[in-house]
Amino acid sequence: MTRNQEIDAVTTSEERSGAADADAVAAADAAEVAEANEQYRVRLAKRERLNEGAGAYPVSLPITDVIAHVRAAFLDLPADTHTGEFVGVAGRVVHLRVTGKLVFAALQSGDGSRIQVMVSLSEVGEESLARFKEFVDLGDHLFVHGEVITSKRGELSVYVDDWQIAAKALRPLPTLHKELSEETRVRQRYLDLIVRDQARQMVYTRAKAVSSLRATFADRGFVEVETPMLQIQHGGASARPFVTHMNAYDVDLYLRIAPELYLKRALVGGIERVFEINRNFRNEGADSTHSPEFAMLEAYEAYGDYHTIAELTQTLIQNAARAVSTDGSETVTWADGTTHDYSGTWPWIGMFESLSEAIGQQITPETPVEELKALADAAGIEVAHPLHGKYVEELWEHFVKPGLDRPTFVCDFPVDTSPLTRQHRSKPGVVEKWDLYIRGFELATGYSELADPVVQRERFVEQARQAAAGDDEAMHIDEDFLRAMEYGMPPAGGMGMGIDRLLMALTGLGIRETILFPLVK
RNA sequence: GCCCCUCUAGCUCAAUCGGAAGAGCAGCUGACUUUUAAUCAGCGGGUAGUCGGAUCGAAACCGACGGGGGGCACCA
Repeated sequence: MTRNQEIDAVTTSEERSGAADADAVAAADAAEVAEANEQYRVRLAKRERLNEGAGAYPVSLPITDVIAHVRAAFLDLPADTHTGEFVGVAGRVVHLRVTGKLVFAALQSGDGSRIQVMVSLSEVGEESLARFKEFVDLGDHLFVHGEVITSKRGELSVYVDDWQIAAKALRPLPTLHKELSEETRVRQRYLDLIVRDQARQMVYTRAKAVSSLRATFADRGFVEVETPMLQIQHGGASARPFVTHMNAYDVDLYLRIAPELYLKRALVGGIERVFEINRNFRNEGADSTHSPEFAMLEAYEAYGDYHTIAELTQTLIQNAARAVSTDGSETVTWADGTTHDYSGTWPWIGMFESLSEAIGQQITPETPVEELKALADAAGIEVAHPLHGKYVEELWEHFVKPGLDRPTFVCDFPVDTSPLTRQHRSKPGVVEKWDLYIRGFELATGYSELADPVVQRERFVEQARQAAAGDDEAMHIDEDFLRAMEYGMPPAGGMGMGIDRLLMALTGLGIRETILFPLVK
């Protein structure tokens, strides 16, 4: 089937409302139930019986409070206290103990806070207690009403006088006392979120970091925009794109690999402090630091350069660190317990200078390619595209990068690998570009943006030549973008930062842990 | 794209040499009014990822395919 036919099949299936389909679905359902395990069938039967009465999925419940608030309101009560305060709370049953005439359960709410509930024969009566034992399972959402007390062991509890199933769970919860396997954690993240505090924490940590970024931008008068994800022509980075097809126009479209060329069009139009936080897609390998779809921040500042944009980047990250750190400092605590101090002014090192120092031999943009090749060969480095600049970058990654630990701006890159960047104002053969390395990986990159449309066109032409020579990551000539540039783009500093990688730097976790629902086959 | 490892109950995992598929949790039945991974007695639960092969005999050995993990290549 071609892609078009597949899409057509999907769109027309909704129109086919034939009885044959309904029968097929019913048969599939029946087969599923028959094959389901005992626990599923038992719960399904409970759902049926609940629906004969109050219902297994009531539309609303008389909640008076949330668990976290109840806990906060009744701190440090002595054991066996009766407060005289009554609450109605709901949560997921994560713990269940039945001891004859008294039942203990623990309810957990979405933020992970828990409270114990006690259902006693003497309080609710024989019929209600029997129903509770019959219908309530681990994993169900449960509403309870009752007095806030502490148990004989001092556990804060709701002494139930009324209860109701808030939502019946048909599948059993995974064991709470064992780690979920890596695959289940990612594939069924909702279970991971229920069971593992760290997974739940990541959601909030990420949200805090991202809102901190937005707040920092707002402080400095930057405006957030959204530029196209579907593009006729992709550009702004060297990467292989995903391709899709638009039926109405009958054209292939690319999922964007970077927003850069659109944000620069915005600059031309006078949006002088502009940023975007959104997804990029790159059709390349996936590993612990690369995801095929990843959240990207790009920002452009008119009348700035790579120094001002570096200062902005440092502030963005330090503010984000403060937003997520436990004590509001710029020192963050990683999942492995180590602490990482991101405060202060981060050092700059030159790419050529640091490489020269590392190998004890002067390397400059004038160093002959043969000499670089000899060095690369000696170090066992293979360079796919034998450009001068690629050799320099590969050598640098081999000899200098492993030693970087503290946040460091690595600056002044070779011209031929940075086609959208401005020549250095005084050093020949290099561009005004930096990469920010933290803990050995590249977190952000910044530039003094190229504003000369004639030079920009020359760079595109060179890229097109490489594309013709078989480099499928090289850029194509974007005439529409060049036309915009020809109207005059103000001098600007620009930067890009991976949001997922920012979270990695703040938490010490792998990229798949920072992404709520990473791609799984 | 290439190489290595892996897939067993709802979840997490065992099983000496190829010789009758197990445990903990949870589930079912029963007991228990203060449990915190409760306890006690009893009981179910498996197309061993899928398909094929060698063998008297396979969860285990071989092959293909699929899922997952790791490494290499690639990675503005």
